[in-house]
Amino acid sequence: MKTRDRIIQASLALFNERGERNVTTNHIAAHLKISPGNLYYHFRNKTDIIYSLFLSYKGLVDQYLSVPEGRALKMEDKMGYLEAVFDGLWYYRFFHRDLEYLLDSDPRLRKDYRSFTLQCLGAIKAIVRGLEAGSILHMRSEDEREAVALNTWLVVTNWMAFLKTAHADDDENGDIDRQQLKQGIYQVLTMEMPYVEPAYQETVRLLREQYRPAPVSMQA
Amino acid sequence: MKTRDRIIQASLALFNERGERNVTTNHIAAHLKISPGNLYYHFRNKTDIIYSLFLSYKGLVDQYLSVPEGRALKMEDKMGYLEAVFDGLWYYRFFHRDLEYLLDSDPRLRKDYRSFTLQCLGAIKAIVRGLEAGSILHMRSEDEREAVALNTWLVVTNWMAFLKTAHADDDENGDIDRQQLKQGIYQVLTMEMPYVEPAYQETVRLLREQYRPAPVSMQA
DNA sequence: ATTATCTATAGATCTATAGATAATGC
DNA sequence: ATTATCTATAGATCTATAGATAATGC
Repeated sequence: MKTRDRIIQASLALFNERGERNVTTNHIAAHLKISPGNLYYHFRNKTDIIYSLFLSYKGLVDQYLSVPEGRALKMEDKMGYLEAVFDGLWYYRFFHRDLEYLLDSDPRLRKDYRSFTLQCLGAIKAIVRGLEAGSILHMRSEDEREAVALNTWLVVTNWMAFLKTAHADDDENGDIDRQQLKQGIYQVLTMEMPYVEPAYQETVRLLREQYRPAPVSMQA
Repeated sequence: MKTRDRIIQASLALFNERGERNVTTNHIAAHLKISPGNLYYHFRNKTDIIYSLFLSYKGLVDQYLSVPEGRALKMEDKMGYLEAVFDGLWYYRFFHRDLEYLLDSDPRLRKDYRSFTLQCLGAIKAIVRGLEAGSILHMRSEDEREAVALNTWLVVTNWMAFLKTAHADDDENGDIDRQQLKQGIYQVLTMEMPYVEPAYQETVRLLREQYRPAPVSMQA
């Protein structure tokens, strides 16, 4: 593999594992057993590496959020989207963790991330419309569609942060795994439940059960 | 004012304004025109200052999230809670921004924040029950109550982050104001709308209108 | 010739403390 | 006497670059 790609891949691994804030260019170079000078030959700075990771992330999401034109969506489609989105979040999990700082320190990223968000919201709305066409969901107004899409986005993008801060930390650290992350799907389906057509309520309820989170213990 | 209190107050102001990550003990001391040595006389380190700010934050929230026992809640109560909670979020807005890092670097804070979260979730559920007693909300099961409380928490605590990353940055920076933050109330009310008893739907709809967000422009 | 890599280092911080001095309260 | 404050600084990083050297591709 090319050094440039190795830098990207190692950065992602280290960022995910330790948090972007705790990983310096020195750490990345040391981890790859290359010199800091070499790293700076390939990237101007850490911000550049992060921007490059964002582009991959965006590419991944763009790819699986594409909504088929002109056909209704089935419940399988919906579940496919949810699984894919949470996989993407997991794979680039460092990103949302330090999002605000990252955007503040790179205007280019700020701009691109903003349009990425709007694009995702648009895709979510398109999916909702597709499910309406498939008689699975029913929205009473465009306002409602808009608000539900936004709340879905909020739950999806922040479920991980919630887990990390609130989940039972039996093992004394706040680490969570990919499986726990997917319990966010339960949360999303619950939020959308009131808009599910009666004929599909039972189906959704059963699907949702597969993601039911373990109860958060109250003794803290 | 005592130096110790001045340090706390200046730290809060600087953290909120520039982000905790961008504020060092040197900055705080310089801002107060005291020596770094003096700051370290009052606090062992930055983590200690942050913990102390957390305690104030928690105190504030505890105070206004207390739910009156044994009486039903009215819609005014509900709006009071929402206004108060968003005020608290605004006042300590640095906190949620870097939450994950803060919890990772201070086990004591991690532990206390976790029980704080559970306590807040409990309070939200108690409020929901109070509103059910007041015939304003209706929940079909304890599961549903639990899930709605959690989604409310997610929207409330992450609305600010969403605004900062997605809001139109006309002025080229991502700064938002207290008024914009309160548009989160619109989002919360929308999410709970399906559970509002028919007799109150119109009331809630009208209240909600007062917080309607300016449309997020799509041209990015 | 061009591309990739390393060595070495300047310059900028930041944290946290030791030790001296000033201010305050019995 | 005790509490509060300052000066000065050691020690630890981190970023980013200059300049030398090695590897690669026509």
